[in-house]
This record gives sequence, structure tokens and C-alpha cells, in this order.
Amino acid sequence: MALATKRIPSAKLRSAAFKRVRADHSAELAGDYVEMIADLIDERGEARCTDIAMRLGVANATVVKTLKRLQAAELITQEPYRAIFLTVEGWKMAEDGRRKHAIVEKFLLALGVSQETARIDSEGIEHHVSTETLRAMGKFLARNGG
Amino acid sequence: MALATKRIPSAKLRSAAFKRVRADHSAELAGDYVEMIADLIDERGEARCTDIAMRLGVANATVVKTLKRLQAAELITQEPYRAIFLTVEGWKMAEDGRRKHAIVEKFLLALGVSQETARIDSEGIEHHVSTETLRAMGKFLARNGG
DNA sequence: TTGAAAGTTTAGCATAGGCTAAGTTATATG
DNA sequence: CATATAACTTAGCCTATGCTAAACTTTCAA
Repeated sequence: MALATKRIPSAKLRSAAFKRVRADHSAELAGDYVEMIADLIDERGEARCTDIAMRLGVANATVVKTLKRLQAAELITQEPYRAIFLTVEGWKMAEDGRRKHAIVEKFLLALGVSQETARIDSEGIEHHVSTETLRAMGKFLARNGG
Repeated sequence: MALATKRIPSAKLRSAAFKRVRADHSAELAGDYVEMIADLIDERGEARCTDIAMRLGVANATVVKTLKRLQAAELITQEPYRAIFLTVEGWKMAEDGRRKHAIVEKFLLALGVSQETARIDSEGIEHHVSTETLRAMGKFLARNGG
């Protein structure tokens, strides 16, 4: 057994990173949705299917289907043919996402990339940044006038 | 029409970022596979199904199925019950991924995060970093003794 | 107040990427 | 050299995430 476990930890350590990436991906979509719903509610008082679909660049039916999952996960509430609302849990997730997003985007700008690139890249990076890295980005911003 | 187009570009601009994230995700798995296959070939002369499965932390059958797609995409070649090889295209992708990965990981280390976190986070971030951001990371490394 | 436009939902399809269980081939050892 | 073990493949299942087309509600304006 001592022999067998000799090289399994290495594989386990390696695979851990990929497992986290896969886990991040499942959480990612939910995060994008609630963040967007929060934005819409703030901007115009309510979030509607069509607006989400337009902003995400997907079909309406896709949004409807995803919202069902979010409802099952108790992140949103919704009545048929009515606007969408966030649960307490949903708001928490949205705020968390916004915080991360803001730090990553500002960080990229401080690093010297263009506004446009910062906006686009931060969208993808946001969901793969650990607390530790986020803190390091925050420190960098503090040092560099963020 | 002037009125209508007034807010459509905004939605289009917004959705572009999400579309890129989705596109990145489809390319991501292929990138991880070819990079890992390249590593295995370098380390031990050949890449086998089982090793890939262990390192990725997925079942063997999952690897087999994915390799079929990679073969259809002409990134790898493979004979039944034999080792896996990369095509020219596959090597190109692997090298590109390794380059990106190395820069992102070194960058995170230079930013002050731990070895472990750099390893894990770079795995997720790698696929969402544009050329422009990668260049900015490179510059930062040059300034900070990378 | 009714009817058309706009928005929402349902139904049905496809692909990607997971899994387990069972079968097939290669290989290493007694 | 025969066979047990390890590696690979196939089959069949599931969920997530996309799509289009068609049906159903709501809303707004004539």
C-alpha cells in the first residue's frame, strides 16, 4: 500500500485543478445569470427573459430553461409570464460576482490592457479566480492607484 | 431605425463577451487534452488513455469519447488499443497552450500568490486570457524579474 | 373592447461531457 | 504458452446548454 500510494498523490494533486475548473464551469452560468438579473433590476426595476437573452446572446427558450434550474436551486423566484426576482441567496451570489468582477476588471486595466479587453477578459477570468488571487489583485490595485 | 439601433449595439457589445466565454469553453477541453498528451509524450515517450484519465480525474470511458472528437478535429491520431499521437495541428495547439499556461502561472507567482494557488488558478484562467492581456502579463514579468 | 405585436412558454431536437457496466484486446508472468 | 491482469472500447444512461418552431399570454393602441 505504501508503494501504491507513492504515485497516486501526484495524480490526485494534478487532477484537483481540473476538477476545480469543471466545478467552476457549472457554477459559472448561474453566476452570470444572477449577476445580470441583479443589473437589470437595478437599471430598470425588473428583469425580463428577453433582456437576459439579448445580453447573453442566446435564444429566449434557452433562458427559460436555465431559469428553471435557477429556480430549482432557489436562486430566483418567478411566476409564469411575470418578471424574475432574486432570492436572498441569489442576491448574495450576485453581489459576490459583482465584487469579483469589479476587482478583476480594474486589475486588468491597472495592468495596462484596454477598456474593451478588460471588459471581455474579466468576464471569462472572474469565475476561475481564487480568494487568494483576488486578494493579491486587490493589493496590486492598492499599490497602483486602483 | 435610428432610435431602434440606439440600444442594440450596447446589447451586442455586451453579448460578445459571453459569446467569447462560451467559445472559449468548447476550445478549453481540447486544449487541456492536447497539452496533457504532449506532456505525457515528453515525460514517458507515449500517451495512454489511463494516464490522461487519472490526471484529469475523469473515467476512462470519458477520455475515449473525447479522444474521438479530437481525432475528428484532426488534433490527434490513434489506432485501436494503441498509444495516442498528436498531429502537427495538435502540437501547435499544445505548444500554444503551454506557452500561455507558463506565462499565466509565472505571472500569478510574481503577483504574490502561493505555488499551489498559481498552479490551480492558472489552469482555469489560461483559456480566457486574450493576446493583449497575455502581453501585459509578460511585460509585468519583465519588470518584476520573471 | 378587440386584435395585433411583443413577450413567454412548451415541445422536440442536437451536442458536449460526465458516468457505470460489460465486453474485447494486449501483455506479462507462472 | 496459457491465462490472469491491465488497458482499452462499446453501449447505454444522465444532465447541461444550446437551437427552432409552434402555442399561449399580456399588453397596448385603434
